[in-house]
Amino acid sequence: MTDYISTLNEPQRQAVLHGDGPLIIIAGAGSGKTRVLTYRISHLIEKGVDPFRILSLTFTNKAAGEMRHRIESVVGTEARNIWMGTFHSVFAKILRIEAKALGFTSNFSIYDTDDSKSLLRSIIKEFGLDDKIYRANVVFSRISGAKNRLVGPADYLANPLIQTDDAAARMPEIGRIYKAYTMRCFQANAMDFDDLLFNTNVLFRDHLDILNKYQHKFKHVLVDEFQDTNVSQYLITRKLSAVNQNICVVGDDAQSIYAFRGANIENILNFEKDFPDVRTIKLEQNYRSTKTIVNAANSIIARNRAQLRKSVFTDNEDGTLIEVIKAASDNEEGRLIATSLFEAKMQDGLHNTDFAILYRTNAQSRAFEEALRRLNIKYRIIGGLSFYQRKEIKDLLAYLRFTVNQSDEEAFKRIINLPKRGIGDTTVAKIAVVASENQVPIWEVVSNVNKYVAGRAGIAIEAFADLIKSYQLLLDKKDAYDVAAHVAKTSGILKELYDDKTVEGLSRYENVQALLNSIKEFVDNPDNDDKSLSAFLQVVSLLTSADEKDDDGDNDKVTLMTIHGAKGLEFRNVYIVGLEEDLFPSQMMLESRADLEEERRLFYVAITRAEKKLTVSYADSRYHYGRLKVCEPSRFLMEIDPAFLKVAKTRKAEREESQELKRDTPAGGSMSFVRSLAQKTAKQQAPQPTVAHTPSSDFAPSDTSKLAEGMRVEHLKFGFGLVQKIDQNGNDRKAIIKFETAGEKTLLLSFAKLKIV
DNA sequence: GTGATTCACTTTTTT
DNA sequence: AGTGAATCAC
Repeated sequence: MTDYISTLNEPQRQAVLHGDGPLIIIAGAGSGKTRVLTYRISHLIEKGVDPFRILSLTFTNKAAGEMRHRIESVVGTEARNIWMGTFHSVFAKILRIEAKALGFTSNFSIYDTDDSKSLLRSIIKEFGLDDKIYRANVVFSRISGAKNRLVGPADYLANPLIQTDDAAARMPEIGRIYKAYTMRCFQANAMDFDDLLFNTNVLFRDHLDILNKYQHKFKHVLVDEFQDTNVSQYLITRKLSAVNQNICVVGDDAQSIYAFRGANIENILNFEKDFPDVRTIKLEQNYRSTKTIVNAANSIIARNRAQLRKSVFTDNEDGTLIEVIKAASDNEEGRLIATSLFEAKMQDGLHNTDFAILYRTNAQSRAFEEALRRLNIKYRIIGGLSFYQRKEIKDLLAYLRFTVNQSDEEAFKRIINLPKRGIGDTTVAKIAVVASENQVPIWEVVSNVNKYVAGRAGIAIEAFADLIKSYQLLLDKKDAYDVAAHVAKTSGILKELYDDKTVEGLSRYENVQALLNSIKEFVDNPDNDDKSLSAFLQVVSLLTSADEKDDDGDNDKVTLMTIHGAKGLEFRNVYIVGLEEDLFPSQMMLESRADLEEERRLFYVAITRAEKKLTVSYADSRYHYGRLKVCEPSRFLMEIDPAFLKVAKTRKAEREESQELKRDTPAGGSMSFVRSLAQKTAKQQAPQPTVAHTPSSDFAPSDTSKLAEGMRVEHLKFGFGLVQKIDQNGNDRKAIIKFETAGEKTLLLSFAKLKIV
């Protein structure tokens, strides 16, 4: 029964067997954290704790599902009864039950980020503020940040520090906007993502009876990825476990990568203050990766000033060196990685699932997709534009949301004239004015148009109102799928897509069908006791692209995703690509030192995903906003101890090197490729006569129709090229040029950006 | 009120 | 490059 415990090492065993009382587990990368957590929960259940009384909070829906699955394989179907999910999904559920206490109804809408920003834009416009200064993005992140620190609108306005801060940023009205935003969300019976946590805090603060109920309900509270929780989340868990004191948090400060979203490593310190008799267990042995990978990762994180709380080590084999690949362009980077992947697959007999390609931003995936497709290697992209963010999906969901909740202003704005039914901005504005003059909700005006407005506009509105009313009648009789299918058919959006015979139109049509299928699945799933449309909407609002499963049946695929998305995962071979300054570390992060440390932790996370082999790559140039840009290798490359690196050269570089080796003594071997590259190239190029006719600037446009001597050119796509040369001072210089083919001659036309390497 | 065209902005990561 | 907002012609 409990034989699984014998497979654990000592600290792991102690963490699993720890009885009552607060526990903090500092778990290094690859130290078997998930195993400990699942075994601990299994153990609790075996000892007789009712699964209904265990609350386990994870960072993603996927992680929750996986953990539930693993616990189920130990203790059986009882595992289904555990309260397990993300903070957002669990507390959305509780808020749904307790909505009345806060003045909401249980069918409240959940605004996604687009809804929030759209509402903010409206408010900014209504306030007559300049939307160039008050950018919805910025305002949103300020408000979000405030909410995550539990600063409500009143506190926000009353806080002199915040006010001077906003004034300094020339946005003194943010507090007023925040207040209006909160009001409008309330009137719309809607909560945004941050509200789900903020309002839970309010609920527990103002309704002690409710708090008490849940405090006693949950005998054990467990939190995974504790380093990524924000203050708002921490306070919820602290309150919930205040009575039983059975709180177990698992985290790794070295893997904290969500500070930008309000995550607070301080939570770990606060935890020790708030629970003085806490027991701390450190898991430091890595079972995942080779020594090379573990040590390289350690050498990176050691550069951060933030105090290390542990030392991760491994007894695994040394493993192969980290390969460095240099490419001329992002497209070549794609090809080189795809080729390398293909060769590794053949040589070592691996599957596609053994590989992951990790990048800093979603936009980087393109080159790898193309290259993998060309080699017929199946891949799956995690992240990026989520299925649920597609227009056609949001449109149908908006219909469903509005059917369930007629106060939902954002859903209303989306569907009132979709498909076109002759209700333009003017009419909508008129309705809004009438509603506010009469102090009634918009739906009151829309559903009784005749009472409020006369004239032609009324007819179209009335048709719309009748449509929605007919949907509402279905809500109590039909399940989510039947309502949704009916809405899709009769609202006209399915028909509009069906009539669109373009490729995109077809795929949109299929997407809507896919959404309907997923609603069907939701309804057919015996685990869901509430099959109402309202229940479905609550779940679907909190799904992300990471939760999508691919349905083509073939599971042997290479994984492409951002490093953030890779948290908690592991792969045999990992490629970390796009290691260029300004990209990774991200330019935005270079401004403050603390944030650079977060980027470094991100790199640490990326490295520690690899089990056997790690490859890193960078390109000399890449497309950026549709423009070609010269890139420099990332400082992170130079931060890896060169002893761990092996440099893979382009064929050209290999040829050059072999010639050089005939003359040169092999001084540093493969040491520090990046640093020595410039000098090496300089050595080769120096003997050649330097071009004299461009004295002031190395790449000044000249009237010559040929490339100057001493310039190496890499042809890129679309008539662009990367030119490299060594200037008089021995510096390696690069520039993007544009070629135009005139007859047989290639003309040097213009120069883009110029940078010294 | 609708559709076409131009303009401006984006790009860090995600619940 | 690609999107969404703003502006203009009908």
